[in-house]
Amino acid sequence: MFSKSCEYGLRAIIFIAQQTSKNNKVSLNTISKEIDSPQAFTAKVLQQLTKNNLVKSIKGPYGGFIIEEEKMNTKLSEVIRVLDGDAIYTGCGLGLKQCDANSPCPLHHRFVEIRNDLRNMLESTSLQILANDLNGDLTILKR
Amino acid sequence: MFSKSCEYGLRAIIFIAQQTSKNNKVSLNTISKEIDSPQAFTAKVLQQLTKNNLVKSIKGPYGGFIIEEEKMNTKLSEVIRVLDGDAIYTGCGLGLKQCDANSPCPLHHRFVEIRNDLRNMLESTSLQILANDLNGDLTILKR
DNA sequence: AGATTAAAGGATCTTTTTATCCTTTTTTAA
DNA sequence: TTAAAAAAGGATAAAAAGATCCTTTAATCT
Repeated sequence: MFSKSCEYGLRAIIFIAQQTSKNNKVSLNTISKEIDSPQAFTAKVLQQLTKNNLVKSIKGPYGGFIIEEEKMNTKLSEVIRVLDGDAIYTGCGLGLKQCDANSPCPLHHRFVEIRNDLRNMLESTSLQILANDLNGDLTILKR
Repeated sequence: MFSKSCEYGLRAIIFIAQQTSKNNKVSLNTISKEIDSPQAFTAKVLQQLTKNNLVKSIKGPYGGFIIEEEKMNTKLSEVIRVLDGDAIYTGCGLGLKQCDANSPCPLHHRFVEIRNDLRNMLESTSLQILANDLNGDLTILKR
């Protein structure tokens, strides 16, 4: 479904969101341990999230990553768009370059329906919400 | 969503199904032209489908591929399972090795719902149905 | 100022996926 | 019974994704 980059990125940003909600700043080292991901690779992913302004990075001792207040409202759809592009929202299930209601692939109509559900779900799920679930021990990020 | 192998495989098998429904046998050459896919690569994919008995191959002059009567009822879910495995039905959206209702990742509950819809759709869509749509010019396999 | 800490960035390596090429096997028809 | 056609199979190549290593930059504390 999602690339490894995207999986790590989602886990990382959700973890940072949770920690931010508890007023903690977290280092790459901590992140990769807590979400069980390869550290150097996760660093690259975090760089992308930083460049795209979804997380804020702080260099030097006592540095790390946080999410700024207003960015806690970021939707998963946005994180995924940054890391995997929007093929998942727009691409044809059978890989046709052009495929739409006018000239649909055999799966098109069945597909758009499910994809819309997916998109709606991702567009209505914010980091804030997921951080709360995590804080309430309703979910886990590891294993 | 699906691998290239799977995309080509789905397009190919749907095309073969359509041709079979019109009593035509089709060669690899024709298939790769009609679905616009790399021929040698498509050959490998067709070999997998043949080994798994979803299509029947016939060697020699006037050879090619057909789908046997009873296999026209094959569901897309089965084709995908053969080519991509069942990660798409069972894997965790965030890539956790273990993720279920007991210890769910932050996306788990939202995800299973959509994935069930996807699975239901794929399990209820047969080659026969798609071949009919194609015959009625309701859909296309190229472009 | 100097030492230390942590992220950023560049280069490189590994694995997997995608793709091609060439030989072998099977079948058909002249 | 030989030539041709078409799928099967093996080997290899190219591209993309995943992962690691090392150097540079920025910030902090003593």
